[in-house]
Amino acid sequence: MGRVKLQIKRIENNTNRQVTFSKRRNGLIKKAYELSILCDIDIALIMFSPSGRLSHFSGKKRIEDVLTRYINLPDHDTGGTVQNREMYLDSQEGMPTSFENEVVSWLPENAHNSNQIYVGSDSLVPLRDQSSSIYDTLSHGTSLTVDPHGMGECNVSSTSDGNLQSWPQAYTSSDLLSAFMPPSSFPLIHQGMAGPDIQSIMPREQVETPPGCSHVPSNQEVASYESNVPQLNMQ
Amino acid sequence: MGRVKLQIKRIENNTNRQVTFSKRRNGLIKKAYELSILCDIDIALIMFSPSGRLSHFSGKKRIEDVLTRYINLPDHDTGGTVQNREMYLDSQEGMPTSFENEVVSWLPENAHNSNQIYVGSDSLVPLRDQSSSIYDTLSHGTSLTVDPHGMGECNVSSTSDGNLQSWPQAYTSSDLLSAFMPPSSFPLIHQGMAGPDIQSIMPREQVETPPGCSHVPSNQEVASYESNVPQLNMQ
DNA sequence: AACTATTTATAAGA
DNA sequence: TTCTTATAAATAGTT
Repeated sequence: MGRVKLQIKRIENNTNRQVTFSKRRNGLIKKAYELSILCDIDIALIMFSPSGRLSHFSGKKRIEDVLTRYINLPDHDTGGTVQNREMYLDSQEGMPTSFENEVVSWLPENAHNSNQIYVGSDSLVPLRDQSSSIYDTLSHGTSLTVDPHGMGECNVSSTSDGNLQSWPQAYTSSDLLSAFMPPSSFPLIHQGMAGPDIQSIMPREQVETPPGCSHVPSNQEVASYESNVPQLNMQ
Repeated sequence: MGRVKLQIKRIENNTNRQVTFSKRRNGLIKKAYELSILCDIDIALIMFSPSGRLSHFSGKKRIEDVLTRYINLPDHDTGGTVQNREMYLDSQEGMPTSFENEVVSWLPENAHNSNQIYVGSDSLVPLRDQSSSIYDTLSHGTSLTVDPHGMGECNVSSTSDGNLQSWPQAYTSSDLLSAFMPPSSFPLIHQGMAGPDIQSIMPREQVETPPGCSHVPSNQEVASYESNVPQLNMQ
């Protein structure tokens, strides 16, 4: 999608890699958003920019809730390491692992993990699933909840990715971790975080000041950090 | 992207919703794959189909590793619930939370969670980060590791989503959970899983039998489960 | 940050 | 469901 057909391989130029990341990250988040709405599903997207910044997205449910649902899935294998993952298939006779024949030709030359597990309907995840409150307090970076059209809450947040600027924020993953183990069982590393970015993720109407999102800091001037999405004209 | 401009709102027709999910899920995974390669980043994508099946993707690193990196991030707030998430922003003066002004007009009317946190470079995540071995044994559903062009390992796996068929597999999330807490601390629910799907996620060359992926079950006949990706002509 | 030429992703339809 | 086709979108290279 561009002037030329880009080969899917690591972009060596640091600047270009970062620029491409910014563009595609926004596109990916948009796609994730649309999918979550169109199909009314739970989705969680986590990615670390080339500079190490975290970007994540989730639909109506918070990412922690989706991860919880994922973690609490009934089917998890206790295989070996990544390098030995293939063995899982071997040990699973009768399992339709034949993706090969259908293949899409994309995914030229790299690692790819894709999985799908039937979790039944929605009641199959008993433990701290979707509406779990265990992780309600965990959030990475900035975030804001908006309810554009009253459909549901819209959480948009992002941190600067292009210009690395540290922010006075310092959250801890203790909340999330505590959900999986006794509090303070693991040492937590704290680090400063960056600013917002994917504002573009909001409905056009919400652009300036999301209706349903009241707590939008007015320090938007700082927004110059990474408004990658160049005015996408959506729906 | 289609004959008509689709409004981003829940598709009420169950069949259409499932079909759209299948198509867009593949597209989203492809995009995630490309981003992971082009920008050489860690990425994790988790989604539950309308029928409740899990689909997930991650690049070179296993999804568990990415989640671990995410969980071990230095910046996590210990705020309140999702509904109160906005307060985080308020309590974070000087933080560039101004996504509003840049906004992309997409994300018409729904929930959206996007975040980015500066994690420094790559060494900022001390605990079981990327190459962690703690979660090496955890995997949802089927998965296969392929190394198309020797660049890196490619993990492709998916389960049926369109036709719900239970598979004799039954993994447990004990591995992942054990990483966060003492083993067996949480009750685990086990459930049968489905078949493959996103085979399309493999490099064209890998379509039939991924070179680097040796353990690909030959019961590909079953593959008819969900080859959604209609022969994408990729890179 | 914006602007186009192209490449992609897909909504419908077959 | 699987493939095809007309269009809407995404985005690489520029400016």
